[in-house]
Amino acid sequence: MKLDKLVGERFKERPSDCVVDSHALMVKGGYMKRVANGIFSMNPPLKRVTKKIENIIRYEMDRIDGQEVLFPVVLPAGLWEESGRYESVGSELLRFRDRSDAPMLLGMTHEEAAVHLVKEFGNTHNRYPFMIYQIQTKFRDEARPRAGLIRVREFTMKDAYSFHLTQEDLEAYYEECLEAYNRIFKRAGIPETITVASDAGMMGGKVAHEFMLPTPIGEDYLAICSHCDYTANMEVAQTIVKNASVPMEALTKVHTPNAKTIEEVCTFLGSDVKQSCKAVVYQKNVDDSYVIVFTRGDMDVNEIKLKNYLGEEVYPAIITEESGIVAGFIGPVNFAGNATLLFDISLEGIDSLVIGANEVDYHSTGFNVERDYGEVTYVDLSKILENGICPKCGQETIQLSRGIEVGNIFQLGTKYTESMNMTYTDENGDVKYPIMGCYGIGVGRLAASVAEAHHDDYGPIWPITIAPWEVHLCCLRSDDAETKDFADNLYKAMKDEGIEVIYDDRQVRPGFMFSDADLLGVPVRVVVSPRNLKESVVEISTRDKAIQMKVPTDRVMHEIKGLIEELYKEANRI
RNA sequence: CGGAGUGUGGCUCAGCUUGGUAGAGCGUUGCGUUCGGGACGCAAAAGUCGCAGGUUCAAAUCCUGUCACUCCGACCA
Repeated sequence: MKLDKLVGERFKERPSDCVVDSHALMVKGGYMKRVANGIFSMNPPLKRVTKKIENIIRYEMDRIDGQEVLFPVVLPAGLWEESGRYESVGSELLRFRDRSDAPMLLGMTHEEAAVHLVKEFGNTHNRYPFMIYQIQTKFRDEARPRAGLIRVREFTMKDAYSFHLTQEDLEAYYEECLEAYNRIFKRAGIPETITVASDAGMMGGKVAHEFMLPTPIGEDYLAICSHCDYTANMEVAQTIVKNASVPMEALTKVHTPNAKTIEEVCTFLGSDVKQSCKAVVYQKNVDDSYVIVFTRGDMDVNEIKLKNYLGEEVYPAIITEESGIVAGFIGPVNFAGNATLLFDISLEGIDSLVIGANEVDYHSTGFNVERDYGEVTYVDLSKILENGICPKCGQETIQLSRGIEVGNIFQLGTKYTESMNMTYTDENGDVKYPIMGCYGIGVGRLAASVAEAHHDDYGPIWPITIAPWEVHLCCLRSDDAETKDFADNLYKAMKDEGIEVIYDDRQVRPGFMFSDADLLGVPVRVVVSPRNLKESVVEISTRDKAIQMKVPTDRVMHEIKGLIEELYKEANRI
C-alpha cells in the first residue's frame, strides 16, 4: 500500500472534542471518522487493526472448540419476549417496527438468538458440551457514548455461548475460556489486563468475571489487593470493616443548627466521622417507596449491592414533605416516615453513634443500635475503601484503581434455556434444561485500549500482532532517482516476500513523513535516503525506538525479516 | 434524564462584552526555492458564522426557541 493513496485524513492538531488519548490519536491519525453520536466509520488502518484482533480471537476461540456462526443483527421482538428481556431491558435496546408493523429490535447481545439456533440440535445429551460464537455488529443505544471507541453505540463484538449438561462442566469450560481470554489480551498487546469478579447485571446468572485494563481513564472502579491475588469490580467487592471499640454513652438529643451533612455535624460536634451514622435515601422504581440505608459516616452506598440485595431497581430519592422524612436529620430512632430501613455492615460493632433526630436542626449522640433501636441484620451495602480489608487475605491492602472492561464472561445457568424452553433428554430419558455460559469481547474497544495503554505523544505504538502494517517504508527525497529506485525495489521485494508494508514515497519533507509514520504506529520503520545510500546502508528502527540500526543495503531484506520474526515471537510468547 | 460548557471554510481558533454585514494559522490547488522531525515565498479556491424565529436602518454579535457536540452525574456486559 502506498501512503499517498491511503484513505483517511490525518491532522496536525489534536481534535478539540477528544478527551482521552486513544480517541485523539485515532481521529488525528485518520483511523476513523465520527458519523453520529457514538457511531464511527473506520478507515483502512483501523479496519486492518480490528481485522487482526478478530483473527486472534477466532484462533483462540477455535482452539477451545468454539464454532463460528452468525446471528442476524435485526431480530424479531418475539424472540426477546420469550426471555422476558423485551420488557425488562431499558431504552438502550433499540426497538422499531418493520413495514408490516411487526415489532423488531437491533441485537445488543445474542443469548436469545443463540438458544433459538441450537434449540433442536441440543435436544439430546450426546451433543454436549458445545460452544458457538460470532463476531458481529451490536447496537446499544447508550445514553452517553464517550471516549471514542471506548463507549460507543454501534460496535463489533465477539460473543460466545456455551451449553453444558452440568454445572461442573460449565465451570471447567469457564476456566478454559478465561485462559483463552488471557491469551487473547496478551497477544493483542495488553498483557496488563487483569481478571476481576463482577456483577452479572442484566445478563443474569451468578458467577461473572470481567477483564480489565487498568488505566486512569477507565469507567469502572476496581478493588485490587496488593498483598494477595484478590481482584474485584468495586460493584461486588465485599466490604469488611473493623470498628474500634468506643465507650457506650447515653442517647442525647443535641441542637445542631444548619448542620445537615455528616461533615457539618461532625465538625459542629467535634466528633469523629467514623462514629457517625449517615442516611442515604432511595426510592424503588416499582412503587416509589422509600428505602433508607444507614452507613458509617465515611462510607458510601454501593447501589449495585443495594439493588442486588433488594432484588429490584432503585433511584436516588426525591424527598417530599409528605414522606415524613426530614432530609439532613434522618435517624433510625423515632423515625416517623414510611420506609424500609437498612443497616450497612460498617455500623456493626460501634457502640456510640451520632445520628439524625428526625427533627430539623437536631441530632442525637450516643446512639447504640441494639440498645436504642433493637436487633438488626447488618447488610453489606457500602463501597469498599482504599486501604480497606481484603476479603481474601484479611490485610488492609485494598487498592482502588480504574479500568476499561475489555471482555467479560458469565455463568448464566438456565435463565435462557428455561425461559425459552430449550431442553435435552438425558441418558435416563429425563428432560432437562442445559446450562449456559456466555463470553464477550468488544473488538473496537480492545483496539482503543491497546492504543490507550501503548502510545506516546506522536501516536499509537501497535504491537506487530495487530498493527495495520508490519513495515513502514519511508523514502526520503524521492526526487533523487537513485534513492527512489532503491526504495521502489525494496518495496516490491517486501511485497513479494508477503510482508505487509506501507510505502511513503511522497515528495514531502522528512519531518512531515516521520510524523505520519508515528501516527500510523507501524512497528518496523525502514528509512531509505540519499544520505544512507551514500554509506550503502538503510536505517531500520522500531516504533518504540527500542531498536535503531543501520544495516548494509545487501542485508536489508534479511534484517527486516529477522526483526519481524523476532517481534512476533515476543508478542506471542504466552 | 439532571448540571456545566461549546457550535464561525476540511482542522485549530480569534471576533461577540460595546451590533455596521467575516479574519488568522494549518490544510487544499498552482508556480518557484527548499529537503533527516510537521520549511518558505507568491498566487488562488473555500464559510448563508449549527438551525428557526424575533428586536433593529443594520445581527456572527442582543433576545427566544430548537438541534448537535464535549464534560460531570444518572444509566450501562
